[in-house]
Amino acid sequence: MICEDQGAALTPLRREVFELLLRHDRPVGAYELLDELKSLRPKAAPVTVYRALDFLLELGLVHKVNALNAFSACRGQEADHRGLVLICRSCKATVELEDHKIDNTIRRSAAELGFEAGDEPVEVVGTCASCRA
Amino acid sequence: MICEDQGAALTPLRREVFELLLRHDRPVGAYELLDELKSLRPKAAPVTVYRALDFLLELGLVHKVNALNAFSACRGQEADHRGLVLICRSCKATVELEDHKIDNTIRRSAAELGFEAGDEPVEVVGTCASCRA
DNA sequence: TATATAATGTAATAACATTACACTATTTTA
DNA sequence: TAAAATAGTGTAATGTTATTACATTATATA
Ligand SMILES: [Zn+2]
Ligand SMILES: [Zn+2]
Ligand SMILES: [Zn+2]
Ligand SMILES: [Zn+2]
Repeated sequence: MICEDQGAALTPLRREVFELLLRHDRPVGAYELLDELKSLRPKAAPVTVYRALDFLLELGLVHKVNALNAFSACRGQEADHRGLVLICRSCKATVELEDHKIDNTIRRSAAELGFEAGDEPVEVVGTCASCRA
Repeated sequence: MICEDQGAALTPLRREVFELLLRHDRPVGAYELLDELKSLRPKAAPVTVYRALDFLLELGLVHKVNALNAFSACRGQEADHRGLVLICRSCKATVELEDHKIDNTIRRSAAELGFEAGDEPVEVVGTCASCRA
């Protein structure tokens, strides 16, 4: 999903946080982001970043990568997409995968157990090509 | 996987931590576990729990649930299984799902991108049946 | 303009996890 | 068995990630 205004509330602060994320091709921790944000906004505190991230997560512009305790700008093709994110345990690189077939299979299996899968990307931890080489 | 000795190093401390986990039917945070462990072992500190957990994770007796920053005794049927874990965002209940078909599908799709999926369960966050009712 | 709502500032603290080093128990080897 | 090596645990401190509470400022609405 390309950076685009989703409505009224994409304030300068929130946009700044989002743009910082876009500059990275890997998930970034909140405190690393905070350090970067401070050069723009010396008053920034942890909660500044977390609030902006909450907003961006809500909109689906950003994903939280639980396996890394980090956040990444959504790189998917479709707005509000579902799918998988592959995470290299070694170099922390991630790739987003929008595979409706896998997604549907997972959702159906979950549904058989009375479980309704949410929209957050499903995380798959492993090793990327360059780290295996 | 039922609780069973996997070799020499399942010490009393490690067994205690594992048995505490088995008493819960949901993932438990390390500090919650620490509180419980302290009634058996007043000297226990955070690192005590984390070291025991590292050992149990290594053996595959325990899974870390990244989405909850918590740990659960493995409830799977097969030793060293792969699979999915469904996590209710509302009540934090989890269900383990050993579905080779889904697992293989995920692994193949990852492999197409040069990515080798690891053995950790794939986490699916959603809402369980009772929380939807 | 007055009021309400949304956003941000500021400070403190909570929750999760690791490092470093000392000490003890167990295993290995001489 | 004694010495040495390895594995496990104790103890203290610290690092990292995330939230709460309340004050202030900006924006929207009446
Ligand atoms: Zn995405
Ligand atoms: Zn890699
Ligand atoms: Zn399991
Ligand atoms: Zn539930």
